Amino acid sequence: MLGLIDGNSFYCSCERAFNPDLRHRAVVVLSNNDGCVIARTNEARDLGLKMGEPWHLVRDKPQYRNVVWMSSNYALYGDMSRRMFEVLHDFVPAVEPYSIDEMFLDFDGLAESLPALSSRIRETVRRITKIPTCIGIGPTKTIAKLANRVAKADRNGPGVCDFALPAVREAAYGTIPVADVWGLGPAAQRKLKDIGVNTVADFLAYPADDLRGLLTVTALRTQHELMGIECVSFGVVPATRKSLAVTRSFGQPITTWPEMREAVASYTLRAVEKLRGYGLVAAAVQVFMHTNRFNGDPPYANHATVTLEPSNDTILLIGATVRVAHGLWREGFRYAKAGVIFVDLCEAEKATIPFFPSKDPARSAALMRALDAINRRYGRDTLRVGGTVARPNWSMRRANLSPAYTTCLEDILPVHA
DNA sequence: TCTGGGGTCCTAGGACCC
DNA sequence: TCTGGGGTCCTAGGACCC
Repeated sequence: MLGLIDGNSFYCSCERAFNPDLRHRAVVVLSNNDGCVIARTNEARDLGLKMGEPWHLVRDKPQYRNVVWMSSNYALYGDMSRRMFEVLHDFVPAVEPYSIDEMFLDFDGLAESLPALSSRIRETVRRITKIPTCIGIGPTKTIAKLANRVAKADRNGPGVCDFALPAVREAAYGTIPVADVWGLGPAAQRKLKDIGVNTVADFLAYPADDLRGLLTVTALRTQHELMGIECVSFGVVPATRKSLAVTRSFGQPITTWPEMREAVASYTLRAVEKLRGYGLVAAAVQVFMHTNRFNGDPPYANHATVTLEPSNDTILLIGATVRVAHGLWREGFRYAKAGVIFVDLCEAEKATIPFFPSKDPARSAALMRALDAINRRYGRDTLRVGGTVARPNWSMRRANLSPAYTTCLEDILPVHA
């Protein structure tokens, strides 16, 4: 049996954990550049605020006058996620992180009743991390996700929904909209609605052969999962990741090539840091840039991919991405966003070294190790690479950023006793 | 003034081959 | 008039997730 735990309004709850003034208030957390609403408390939801809503278009509405908005603070949320993970490890044999605020729990071999155990887990997570959660229980991931959703919808309920027994969940399926199912997105929902499939029960009653024609094999797997047949297994060690990206909108539009070069070089610097952090090398890189698609600026969007000798050398890769970016650059546009995406990743030890590498691999590795060690010890950006900039004027807006309460010594809360 | 970022998987269609 | 058949591999784009 599996569980799925997830943090309620996770980013908002992280902010509340360190700022009691936010309790019982409508709070939203905004995306990078203070752009869209990406998390909202129930109070904010009740005012009508929607996920993904551009904040600047709605913030001045009178009903939102008292909404507290925060810039996203991923250093904080990532650390809170890690704490939650550690608490869970004390209760169950295995935890599989799914996203920053969701973790699958392996309940196999536990003697205690699962709803009772789940309640204890919730209380402990709440006490130690201050994060409120809900837990769904089911034989497959899709059922556990659905149960979690049911638990969350019942705001004054126990915070736990147990779909372990077929009879229990099948009784509920008739009243749950198919839109609540993990893996059936807007496109699938439209098609299903057209043929009269509205509830989970309808979806299960729909013949598998027809479903395969209407949607794809993933929908077929989802149907099996909802019947209790496991198709998405727990704890399968994922092969090395397939891609790795750093992409950002600019705080203000970029109009000159030197600035764009700076931005692409800086994004590449971050991306290669991640790459080395995972012990990977990249054999291809994609670069893109585009103008603002919403504000009526003359549109331009382009991207290009090049293959490389497998590498995680910052200097070499910056050279490559800047060359690609230069090929994409067109004078006269107001660029809103650019990004660097590494694809064709493989583990550094297993990488094929070209017969004539453009850099001595041993020297490159030693230099990168030194770079990483210095930045780990003395802080990010202590040592940079030529052409990159730490605090440029195109960097993103984060006007309401909370302190790094848990990851930066200067930001730790003082306690007066 | 102002509209996120980072992933995975699947499929259709083109290139290529015999 | 009249232009095969069947396979593999790769890639771009769509759909989905949080």
